[in-house]
Amino acid sequence: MAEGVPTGLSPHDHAACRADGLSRVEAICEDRGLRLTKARRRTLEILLESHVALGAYEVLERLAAEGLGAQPPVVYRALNFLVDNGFAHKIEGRNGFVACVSPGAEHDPAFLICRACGRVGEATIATRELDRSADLSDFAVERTVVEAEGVCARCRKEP
Amino acid sequence: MAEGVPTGLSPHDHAACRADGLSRVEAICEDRGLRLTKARRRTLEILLESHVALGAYEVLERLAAEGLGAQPPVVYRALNFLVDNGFAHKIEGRNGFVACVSPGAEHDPAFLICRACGRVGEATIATRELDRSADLSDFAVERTVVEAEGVCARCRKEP
DNA sequence: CGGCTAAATGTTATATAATAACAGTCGGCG
DNA sequence: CGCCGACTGTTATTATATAACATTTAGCCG
Repeated sequence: MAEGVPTGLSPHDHAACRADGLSRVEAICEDRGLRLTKARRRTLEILLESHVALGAYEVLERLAAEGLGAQPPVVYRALNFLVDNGFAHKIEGRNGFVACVSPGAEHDPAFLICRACGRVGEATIATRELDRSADLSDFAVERTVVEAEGVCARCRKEP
Repeated sequence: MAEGVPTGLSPHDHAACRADGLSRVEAICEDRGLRLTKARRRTLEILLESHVALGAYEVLERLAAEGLGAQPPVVYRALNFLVDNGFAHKIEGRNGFVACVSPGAEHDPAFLICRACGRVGEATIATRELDRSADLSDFAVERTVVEAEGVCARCRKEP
């Protein structure tokens, strides 16, 4: 992925996108000795089905319908596992979650969030101005949240 | 404020900072015909007391103690008024609120959030890389959320 | 294999954050 | 004064997230 180019909003072969996302995560888990259990895998698959940010309770409904646990902690554990290991991201501005488009790679993600269709594009960008602000006040950054909310190209064309 | 230089984390005359914040907002409300009612003014004052991001319910407790309404809608209305008019900001990563350090001026704020002391520095920065990503996919940005969580200089010196 | 241990899951309950809906009140203006 | 729109009061509910503890499972080691 070229730096700065967002993935997820543009037309693409989504079946391949999903399959690829899953197999990458499987490989990484194998590598690192992480256990991609049934609930975790299924949660990831649900997120991979679209680039729309899903709320934890939306995911939970899906899991519950399949008999994979009906209580909030089930889905929050799975989501936290995915987020902690870089397989998914939390969209703070929406209290939602999306699968990562380049799982495993350390990156500071930035998101383009369409308020019309809910889809989220993910880009890996440098945050030079933010880094500079942090340097200026001797602040040690551990995590960044960079999100832009607006309207995607498709929704502007077909309102 | 020089662009990119964060305000709020560095030592400063906070009494002046508070007074200034309040009088600027008063002036802007006068200008624009906005009503800075008792609950709104008091909410702003509470936020101005520190650069710590406060939860809505923390503000509510303070308001309730002073007899200014004990129910959530009271504080959410006041906070929404302040945020909508650029007098305060929501810190998405914390579900908290801070007073704006340059109220009234249109700006894309960026925040440095100390996870140790909770204080929040605010800077006005350009988001060139993010803008470029948006341009690349013909995405119309309406609002940006830029936050960095970490540890401020003071907390790193005095752990 | 058998049993120990750590990790993961199941479950109940509760904390925290935010809004819907509607009735009542206040303030400016004709 | 009396109307109207903005603001406030209040009840109830929805949405998001976690605490705490019991139980089960998977992997390891003897």
